[in-house]
Amino acid sequence: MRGFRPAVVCSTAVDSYASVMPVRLELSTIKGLNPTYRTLAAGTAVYRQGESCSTCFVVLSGWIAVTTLLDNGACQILDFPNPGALLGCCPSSGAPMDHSAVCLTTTELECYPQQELEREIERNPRLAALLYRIAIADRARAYDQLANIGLRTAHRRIAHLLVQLYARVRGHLPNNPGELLRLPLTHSHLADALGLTCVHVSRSLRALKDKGIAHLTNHTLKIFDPVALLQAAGIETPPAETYRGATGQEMRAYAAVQGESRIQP
Amino acid sequence: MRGFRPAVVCSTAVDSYASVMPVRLELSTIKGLNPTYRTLAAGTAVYRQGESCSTCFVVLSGWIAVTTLLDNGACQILDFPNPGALLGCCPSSGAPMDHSAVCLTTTELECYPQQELEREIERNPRLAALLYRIAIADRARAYDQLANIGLRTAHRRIAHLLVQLYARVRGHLPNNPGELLRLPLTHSHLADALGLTCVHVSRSLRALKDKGIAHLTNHTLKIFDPVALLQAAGIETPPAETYRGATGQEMRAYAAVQGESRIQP
DNA sequence: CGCCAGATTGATACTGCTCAATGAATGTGG
DNA sequence: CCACATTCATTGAGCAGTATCAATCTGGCG
Repeated sequence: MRGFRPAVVCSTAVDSYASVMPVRLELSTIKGLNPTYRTLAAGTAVYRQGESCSTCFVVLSGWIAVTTLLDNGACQILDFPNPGALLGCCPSSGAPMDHSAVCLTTTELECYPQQELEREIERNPRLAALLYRIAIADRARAYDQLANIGLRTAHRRIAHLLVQLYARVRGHLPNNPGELLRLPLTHSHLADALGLTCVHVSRSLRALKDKGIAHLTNHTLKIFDPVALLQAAGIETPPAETYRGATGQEMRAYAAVQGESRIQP
Repeated sequence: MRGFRPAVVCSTAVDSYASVMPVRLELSTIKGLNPTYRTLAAGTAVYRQGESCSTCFVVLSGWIAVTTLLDNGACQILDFPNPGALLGCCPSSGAPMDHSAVCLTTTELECYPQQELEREIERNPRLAALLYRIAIADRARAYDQLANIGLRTAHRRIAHLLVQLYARVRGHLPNNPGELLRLPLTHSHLADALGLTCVHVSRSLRALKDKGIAHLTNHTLKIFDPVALLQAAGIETPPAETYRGATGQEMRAYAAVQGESRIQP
């Protein structure tokens, strides 16, 4: 366990799923926008790192990977945006994108010219506020991934990703044994998302299977033992009802290691 | 090199610095907001994971770490927000924060009640658009970190982080030998940011020093050989002027490995 | 049927972690 | 001003977890 700090105890992991759940964007209900629609085949890019992108996309269906490439060709998958996600935004419009978006399956997209969207933002504060919330949610997922890769071992990373993908598609943590989930990802995709090699992903998945916890074949995830899977992911069983709200007692932050009092604004 | 994909070449790393540069938030120029000001000592938390936060903060000066803790107490530093950054936002207001913010030095903050800010967002679309851009920039930094941790070796990670911190403070990549930068971070902070142990950080820094590339002592980074440091970070020398704009030729995305054509919307 | 991408498995090497001890720097109280 | 505590940095030895390389297997598909 890297960076282990014995004095600190904290149990927010379960609830952190709240912050990782997708926010569904319904731009089509907003007047003044005239989206076009488009269906992309598996393997095509929605947009590419290094090229600028004058269109924003709302994912309607399908699986997409958001990726970056390094100079040496190594690839990191940054996110698997769910339906409802917004793609194609960059800090300054016109700048080359710092990441790519690639369809893993056939994908339906709603397309908005970026200019039109920006114009509408100025006019419609609710739209801007919504986009803001979406960006914050994206950030939360990125943070979650960061903690996953930075702190967990390979086995836990995989379990954690599987749990999260399940939760994001289904809207809740897995709890029924034998639950199935269609997951059109290869071992290499998982590896690229988790900073591992596909060989090691294969071994880790095999361990999960051998322990009777879960099995991923044929683009289908089967969860035999949800509790064990959550444990493997490093998540205590999640009595969501029992959640007591965080008191300063139970939840302490990095600060507790180094210093004191919380600001009372 | 994990996840190496021989067929793909791409050279956007340098330019990706653009997306990682801080966006400075100047809320104080907006009428209708009445900020209070506050100075926090090193070691205090601005807010804590698990607690809700009813205030947003703009960093005016000082160093801060944004962190998450896992159940086992392991800590991941998610970001070092620069002055001008916005802290204390979460997807749904009132929900417990999924991360903490901790002062590493004495820190000056501008404080806005969240309700007031939200009210003002509804009224002022430019504000909302600005917050949106800031959230996107936060996401870009998180993505960059993700690629750093997921794809690079320890030595490269450290070099990369040093370069990035330098660039974010100074506004440009290091280019003068002997350049100094005040960096009030311990080895443990670097380790927690990079998914390493402080022991290994120490060794990697020593290697940088022994090679005459850079040296971090006494909270001061001294860069002897900027070019070598960029190389160590996996960044080719950055003729920013020479940047040719990405053509489909030079910049190819993950898609290129799997499939074809880019969408032409 | 042959091809091909993906999955699996084994053997081996290496990166980075763990544990442990020591050193340096800083601060604290008497 | 000194003795002591505390935190941070450094170094060594040994080990665990992952990567790498290579070979084989599998299933889908033209």
